[in-house]
Amino acid sequence: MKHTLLDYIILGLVQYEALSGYRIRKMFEETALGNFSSSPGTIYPALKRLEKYECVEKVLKPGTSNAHFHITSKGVLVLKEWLSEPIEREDIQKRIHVLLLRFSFMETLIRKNQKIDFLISFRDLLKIYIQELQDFTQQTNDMQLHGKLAVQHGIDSYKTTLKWCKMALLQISKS
Amino acid sequence: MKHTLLDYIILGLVQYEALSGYRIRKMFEETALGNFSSSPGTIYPALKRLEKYECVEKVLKPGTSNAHFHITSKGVLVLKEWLSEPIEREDIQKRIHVLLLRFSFMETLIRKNQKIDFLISFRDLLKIYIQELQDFTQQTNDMQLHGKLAVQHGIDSYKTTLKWCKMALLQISKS
DNA sequence: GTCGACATGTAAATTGTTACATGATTTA
DNA sequence: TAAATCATGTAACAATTTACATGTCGAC
Repeated sequence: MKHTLLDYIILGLVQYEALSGYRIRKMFEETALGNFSSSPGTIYPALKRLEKYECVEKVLKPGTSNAHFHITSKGVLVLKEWLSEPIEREDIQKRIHVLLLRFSFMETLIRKNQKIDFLISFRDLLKIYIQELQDFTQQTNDMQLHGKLAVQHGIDSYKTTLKWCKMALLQISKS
Repeated sequence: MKHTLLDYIILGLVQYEALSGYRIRKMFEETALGNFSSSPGTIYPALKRLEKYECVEKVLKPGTSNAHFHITSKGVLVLKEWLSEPIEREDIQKRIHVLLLRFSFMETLIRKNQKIDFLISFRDLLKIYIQELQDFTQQTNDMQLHGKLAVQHGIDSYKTTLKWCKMALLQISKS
């Protein structure tokens, strides 16, 4: 029973408020959520999958064919497990947006201490990765202007996330 | 004959130097390229696809089963077309990393004027989107700490890209 | 002479996208 | 009453991932 990123995002969204498939779609359409398509062919099959795995429960509104989806206790467990996964170097290099997504779903499901550990780990891995990127650019001379600029954007972005990490650490600590 | 992002990235990589499937895989493994998997099952079928569409040519090294892939004139055309696509609001919201990727492949294939147009359009759309994000956060009060922090990270990131855009515009202009 | 890196591929399963299809309700 | 929005779904297709499978070459 392995879940896709889409499954986790949907669980993250329905964790407080039961939502209809339609409202979930709208959230995918309007926000930057996971760069998934908001088409019905994406969301409804995912909801069906989650229902099959007993992670959400479909509650019909009497009379209509409308329904909204509640998270189940098993769904909470699955979500919590995902949120608790340790951060790896690969997450920094290739899936940094997923880390931010995970953080945004931690509000009440994760204890304060664990949130702080997450941010510390995030911060430290960012520092290492930024250093590596900077070392790399100094070693290599054969890059053209566009390559250099693209790498510079990477470094700038990671530095921004590092700053954010430190800020978030302060905010969470004093919460 | 529609191409996937993966196709375009491969074309972008082989545009100057002919590469073997293996080296392409290594590039995907070592860099943040497109968050695609670097497994053979991803790269080799894509190369086959590109070969079928006559966008790359497979050149065998005599004696061995090793080969490297050259871009064809049709491949250059296809790549150029992709690089020339206008930027849409959705690209900013959902696929900003693709815009950076496109920029990094523009080195020699795109004329200076067109590069500048690209960056100006990028910059202006970023400005609009950042404003929208800021308006949104001021309107909504019902966000919890984690939601607020996540949105703040989004704003910080877009602002960093905006700054980078202006810097790149200067660099390209004086090149 | 074995381990790791180089090197290329296929098959099955899953997933996500596009396009189609339908109907209720609200608003101009 | 027509259009837009709310609302849910399916089917065909294309794509990616995972796992399997094989073989060479150089270094230690």
